[in-house]
Amino acid sequence: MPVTSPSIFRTTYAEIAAKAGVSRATVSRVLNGDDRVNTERAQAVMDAASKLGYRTNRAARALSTGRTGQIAVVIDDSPSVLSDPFWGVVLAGISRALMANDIHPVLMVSPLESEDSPIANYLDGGDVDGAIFLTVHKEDVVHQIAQKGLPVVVIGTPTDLKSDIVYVDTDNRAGAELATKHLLTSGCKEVATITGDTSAVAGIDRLEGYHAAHLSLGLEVNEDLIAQGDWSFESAKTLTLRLLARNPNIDGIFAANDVMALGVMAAIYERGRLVPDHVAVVGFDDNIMAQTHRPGLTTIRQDILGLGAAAAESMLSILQGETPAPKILPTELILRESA
Amino acid sequence: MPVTSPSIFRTTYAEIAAKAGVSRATVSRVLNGDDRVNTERAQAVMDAASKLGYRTNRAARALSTGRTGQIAVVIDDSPSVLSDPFWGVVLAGISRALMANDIHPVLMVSPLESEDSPIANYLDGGDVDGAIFLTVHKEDVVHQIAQKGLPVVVIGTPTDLKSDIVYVDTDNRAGAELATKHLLTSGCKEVATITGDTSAVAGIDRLEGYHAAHLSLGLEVNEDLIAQGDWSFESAKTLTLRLLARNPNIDGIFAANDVMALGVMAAIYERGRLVPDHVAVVGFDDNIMAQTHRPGLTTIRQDILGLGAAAAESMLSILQGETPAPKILPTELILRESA
DNA sequence: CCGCATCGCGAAATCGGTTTCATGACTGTT
DNA sequence: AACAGTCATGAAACCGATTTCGCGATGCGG
Repeated sequence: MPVTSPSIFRTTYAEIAAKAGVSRATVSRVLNGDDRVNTERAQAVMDAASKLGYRTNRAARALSTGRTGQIAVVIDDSPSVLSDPFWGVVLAGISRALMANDIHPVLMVSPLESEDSPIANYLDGGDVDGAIFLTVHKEDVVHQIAQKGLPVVVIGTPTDLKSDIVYVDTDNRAGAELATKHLLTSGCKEVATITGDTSAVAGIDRLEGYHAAHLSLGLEVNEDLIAQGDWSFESAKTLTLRLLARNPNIDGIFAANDVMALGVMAAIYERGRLVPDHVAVVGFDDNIMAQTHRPGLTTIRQDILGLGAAAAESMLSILQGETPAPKILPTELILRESA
Repeated sequence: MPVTSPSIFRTTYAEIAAKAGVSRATVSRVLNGDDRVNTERAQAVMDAASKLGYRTNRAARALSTGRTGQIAVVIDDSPSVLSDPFWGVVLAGISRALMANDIHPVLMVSPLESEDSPIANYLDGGDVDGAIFLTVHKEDVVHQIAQKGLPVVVIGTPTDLKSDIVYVDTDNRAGAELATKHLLTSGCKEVATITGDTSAVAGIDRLEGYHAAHLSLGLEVNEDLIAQGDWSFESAKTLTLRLLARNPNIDGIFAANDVMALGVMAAIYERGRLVPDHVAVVGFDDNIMAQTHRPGLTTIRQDILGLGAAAAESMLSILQGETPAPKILPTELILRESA
């Protein structure tokens, strides 16, 4: 097998050691910030290293220390996930925060079906120091991986809160409450909601927020005004048509995400009604569509970049032996034309 | 420093060798598919390996071979890039194709300002076998990196075609021609265009396609109908208002991407006109917004997943010592209501 | 002034695969 | 039957950074 000779010749500790007149051990100490080295020698090493343009060989370090300086970022693969602009931003947040700590995210877009799927195997193969999961269809697989001793952070609240998996999430409940309250306090009498997939915690929490808003205003929730969507445009459109047919007095709708809010508006127009004149609409996410749609969508902004960063920081914290508490990020109401 | 004892004990060649009664060298040969090993011994090694649940230690292999089995995927960081659903899908395409070859993408979201930015330094540090660039603001930095000997693939056509950098791209020119022709052949008399950023090749090519369509139909291009956008919703909206004010007879507009097409439509409505009744609109990309907008946006679909996959495959090909030709992926007209 | 603790530092072992090189067995030729 | 040529295989070197271990020097207390 022809060895691909590295066109880039990397300088090693040996060369630095020779140039600085010390041993490789001392080079290691200096470059890793061990302050028990004679100041002049340390300086000589630093000089030699920078003069030679030294870069750490991560493979060698990993072999020696057992730490790779890499974190897997796992996205549960499915068509809908891919095209959601949400995840790209989360990735950016993770990437930035990790790289600031000289740790690199290894991306894995793949279904996580079972505990012996390729991904699961890879994860406990020791090539990464931890794993961040972006969407999880099979939560138990994540548990198994975590129990094998791999540091794990989940983005999104796990169903099973008893497990002590570290997670970060947006405050879905408070956000939904904010959205619903906005509708209720700005003149709407009958506010409906299209929920997300309520087998996911985010879906449940956003529905709870809808309830909470009514409760805190001393209003009754009319169960007829709640329709179970699945995050998709189509589901929201269909359900809204049905809602409007049965409850002609609906004058406000909270959709559990922006894509569904667009579906809601499409349905409203189809019924010949206007947003926000006849029916006000609030979404959740504040993605580009909320900005580019006419009328502009009033929605709940979550700090997506911050979500990624928080996940990364929780991971870093775990790697330092701490046990970070779950982080719940605040939301913000963004007023546009739709409500 | 407390050594974090690996909670997962990895089995090594030594253990397999002991169990199978052979040397480590033979284990290596078998596990790497060298067929010059006695069949029975080979089988014994395979058995021992699977029984012990062996996983390759990538760090050790990398140290030994000089190849890391990792490819950097660099996204030039900027607010607009992050929220574009396009890149997430490209990433998925890359990830799938690489992982099928047991190579892992290392994600780096970061500006690539100069040749001594952290990223550039990392890239020639030898920790990855190659790099795929997703958007490039400073093309010369990429050139410098490539000239240092690192295999490089760029997604998007480079400005400087003389350089022999490997790239993959969508056939922007043909797609734009398709879009424009559709407008011209379906009854529109005056078809305008909002271009993308024409300092980018994609912007130029899509404009060329607009010209090409006219040419092939024997029509003259009216330069007054060409407005220079910058890919953004706002730019498209502003420019469309201006275009419509000056050329009231415009009855078709080709926007160089979907986001701008939405801006175009917003402007048209603001002028009290209807899509497609008064003005037909065609976009480019076919992202979710094209589907969720009312009316549905007629647009040019590019194979984004395929783009990522093509980039990954070009990289794999380079790693095998080949010199792949640039790949240009075909586009498709998606008919919806807007034209 | 002696003994013991402290401190800086280098030699060498180590991490786990890969690869070269030498060896012994075996094949086939004359 | 002797010799060259194959071939499978293992011993050992190697990749580059880290870390243990121990040595010699210094400092301090008695």
